[in-house]
Amino acid sequence: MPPLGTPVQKTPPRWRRRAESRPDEILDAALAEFTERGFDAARMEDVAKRAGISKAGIYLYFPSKTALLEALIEAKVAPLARQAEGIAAAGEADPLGALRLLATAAAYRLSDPMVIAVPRLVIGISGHYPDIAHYYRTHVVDIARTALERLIETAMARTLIRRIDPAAAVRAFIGPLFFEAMWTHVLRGESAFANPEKLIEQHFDILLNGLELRA
Amino acid sequence: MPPLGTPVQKTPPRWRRRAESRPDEILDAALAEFTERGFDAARMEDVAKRAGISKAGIYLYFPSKTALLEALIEAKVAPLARQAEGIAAAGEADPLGALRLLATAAAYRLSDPMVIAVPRLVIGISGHYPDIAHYYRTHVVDIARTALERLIETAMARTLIRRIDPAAAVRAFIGPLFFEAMWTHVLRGESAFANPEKLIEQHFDILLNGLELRA
DNA sequence: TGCATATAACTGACCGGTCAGTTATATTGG
DNA sequence: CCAATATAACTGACCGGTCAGTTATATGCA
Repeated sequence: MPPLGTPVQKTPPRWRRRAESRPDEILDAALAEFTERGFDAARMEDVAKRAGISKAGIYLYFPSKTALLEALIEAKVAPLARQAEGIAAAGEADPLGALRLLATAAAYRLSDPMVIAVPRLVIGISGHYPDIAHYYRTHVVDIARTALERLIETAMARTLIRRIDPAAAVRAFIGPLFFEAMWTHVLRGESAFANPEKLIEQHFDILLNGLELRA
Repeated sequence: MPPLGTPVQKTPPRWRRRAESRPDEILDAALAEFTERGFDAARMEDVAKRAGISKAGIYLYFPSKTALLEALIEAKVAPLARQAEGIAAAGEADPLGALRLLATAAAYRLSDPMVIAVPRLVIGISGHYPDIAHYYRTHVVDIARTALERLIETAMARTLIRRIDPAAAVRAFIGPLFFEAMWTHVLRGESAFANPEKLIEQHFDILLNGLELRA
């Protein structure tokens, strides 16, 4: 014990209680690790280290590795689907404008490796974690797809676009962007996302006018 | 020991030498296991069991688990890319017809779970096996994409379609089909592949004419 | 034709290493 | 003081890959 008057050696605490901020930090770390190594290959130990916590600490907040992935979907991409829903709902007055806004937002999201990482993970593990695939479908894809479909139907009803199968229109709308995202992030091809405005312009040019020569 | 005259019980051999057929059988088993469980989660033991051989036996034909995946790409999807190349080359006389033929062939391929399984695997592991992703890109995607692009450029040169960025046209051509394949096989949505002819018809209607109202 | 020999094909048992999840213990801070 | 928060150490199970030894078949030879 130091004598009175001796300045107390202020060793900072080895750790702090930060129950509020931990979950988010863990999620960020998990996303980074899962992205770099893939879900199965990622190690909880590394997620923990990256989050500045011990492995057991993770289990204070998440019951399992798969729960971490579900939370990741909820935190990182489900909000985007709901945002798309919002854009669609607000765009009933100008469906074509809303569609273009939606595509632009999507292009920016899809160009972000941290966002595209999640669907990539889901694709990878859908075979042996069907629950995760189902969760992703109901919490993300179905929501976005429905909003988009409604918007397209509104545009048709107003005779802003031709009458065609809405599902086919959805494919034509989102498919090319999705494909480009996979090309960019999985195969590391030269990305058209480098210039999102141009990408969207080209996309809508084909989507609305088609490839055929006009008279 | 059986008395003389007793027919010798011909116990069938515990295994047979079948060096020619083994590799294919192993590949089929690997594809099935990888598809069901995912690449990382699949066990070589199970692949072996499914192929009717011992685990060590696999290593007589393939040096590693990843080599198995590469061989799978070469055997199951690279031929399809080369077939696409063939269709494209033979279709210089009628580019639009060739394009439609290509799309139809693609639709049938993509509807087959055993074919789509391979790109799905590649997407899943591209993060931590970049070599595999690169192999897939150079042996499959680049080949198909180049063939497709050339065909589109030919069509443009003959003024069969408008002049637009060929890369954008490729996205519009393949994206919707790719997206539908993922929707079908990963998320188990109701599949438009159930009726390939209708799918292609809708696809080309939008691709060639666009969504806009014609005058 | 049939026995001896060679070797390609195959297997069972094992090893080194990994990792998700648990437990016993320590620290923090109200 | 004690409940919430955190950790270090541990466990049990799993799995890719290896290897010494076994079995099926081809070949040589009388």
